[in-house]
Amino acid sequence: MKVSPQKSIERLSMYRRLLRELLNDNIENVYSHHLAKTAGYTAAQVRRDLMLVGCSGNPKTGYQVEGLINCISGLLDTPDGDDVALVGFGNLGKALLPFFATHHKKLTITATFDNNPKKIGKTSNGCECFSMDSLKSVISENSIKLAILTVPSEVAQDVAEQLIEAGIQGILNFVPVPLQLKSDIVIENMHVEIALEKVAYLTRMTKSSE
Amino acid sequence: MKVSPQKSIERLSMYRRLLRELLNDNIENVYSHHLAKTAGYTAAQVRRDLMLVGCSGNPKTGYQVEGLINCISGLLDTPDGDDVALVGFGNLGKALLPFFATHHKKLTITATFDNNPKKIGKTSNGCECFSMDSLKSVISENSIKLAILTVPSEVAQDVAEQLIEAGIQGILNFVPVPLQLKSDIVIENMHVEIALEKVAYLTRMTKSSE
DNA sequence: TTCTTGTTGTGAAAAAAATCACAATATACT
DNA sequence: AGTATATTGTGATTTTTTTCACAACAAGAA
Repeated sequence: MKVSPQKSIERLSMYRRLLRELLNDNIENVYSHHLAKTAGYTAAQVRRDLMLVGCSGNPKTGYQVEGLINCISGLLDTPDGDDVALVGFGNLGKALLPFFATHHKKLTITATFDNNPKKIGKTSNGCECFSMDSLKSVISENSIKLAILTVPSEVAQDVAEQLIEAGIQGILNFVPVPLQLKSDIVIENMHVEIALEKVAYLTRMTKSSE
Repeated sequence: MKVSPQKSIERLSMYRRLLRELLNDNIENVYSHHLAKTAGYTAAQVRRDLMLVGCSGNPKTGYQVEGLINCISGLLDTPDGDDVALVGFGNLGKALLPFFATHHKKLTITATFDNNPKKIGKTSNGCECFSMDSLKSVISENSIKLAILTVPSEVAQDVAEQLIEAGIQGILNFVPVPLQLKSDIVIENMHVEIALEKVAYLTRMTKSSE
């Protein structure tokens, strides 16, 4: 199967979130322009994206909400879901846990790791905190393939390499450092500082060009 | 002045971070391919980006590290820096504060807001936590233009509208909900769940296409 | 049944971003 | 001084992404 463009994947994920809200409100059908409005894209963009998931709408009634959710899930989800390791259980790690604990059925954080003895052994949101020493064993024994990295910058590269050795194949990286890893490892960076600098720049530029 | 592409802005911000580390290690010059290697881009891409900041290198010695930092800063920074409001001082808000407290000279979180009475009035990392009631007054009186939004989903839209009324022009949004605001407001979304779903998808696809 | 309306699905065009490829060039070496 | 070398700066090209524009069409109205 062809790999869909990253931007489309992001938007599809957003559509699904919004569609679930609609489903929750017992709304059965939706038009591309409505989805576009709430998501902040254009109607043409929405329809293009939806072409990727192979689910068609109806010229008069639009798209069937539940059907669309299933189509998008067919692309985004694995049938059995994926386990995720959260590495670095400081403030940021703790803050991220509830994002998934809440309502995500297919992506589950099943283990956290930290080197603070006070945290090790404790359970939060249903998942135990392990020591960094047991990183490799826990991850490989449970065949965990995805990790969220929220450790201090100084140890990020080292920890990331341990993750790869343990079998991790995709990393969501919150550490403000570019990880140097084999190219077949998927890395998605969430650089907070860079994002804020971008907001500052764009704010200045849009204001001055009005 | 022409507005530089968003992707370039992000990369320039990354280059600057790396250049500062080089400066710290007393390295005076750097080649595009070296910067590319550590940042994870291509050399041609780096040079293209650097064209935007109007700072030239030398065919034999490369770019002067300090000069480059200054050129990039000329594009990214305002001379006096910008104040930032952090709205929602829960786990995530607390976790974000140190990202800027540490070493950012030009973007400073100067006020936090929360509706938890226990937090109000307290000072963390040098900035006071105000009540949500004083949102408008504090922001407008201090002419704060940028905000980081980390409030619960249910109130995000409402709070965002208050921010705009108070004079905020750019928002870094961590709430997993698309904000519906006037188009002249800059919004940068950090959707953790979407990012992880993307990592999961890409990991699956890169693995299966090998 | 036929007409009207407002939507979908998509080829084609446009715009944006990344990559290629190479002339120009600064320095070290002979 | 002349030569060799490795890099910069950038026009041209390619690739990717978004937008445009409209035929096809489903359903309700007349």
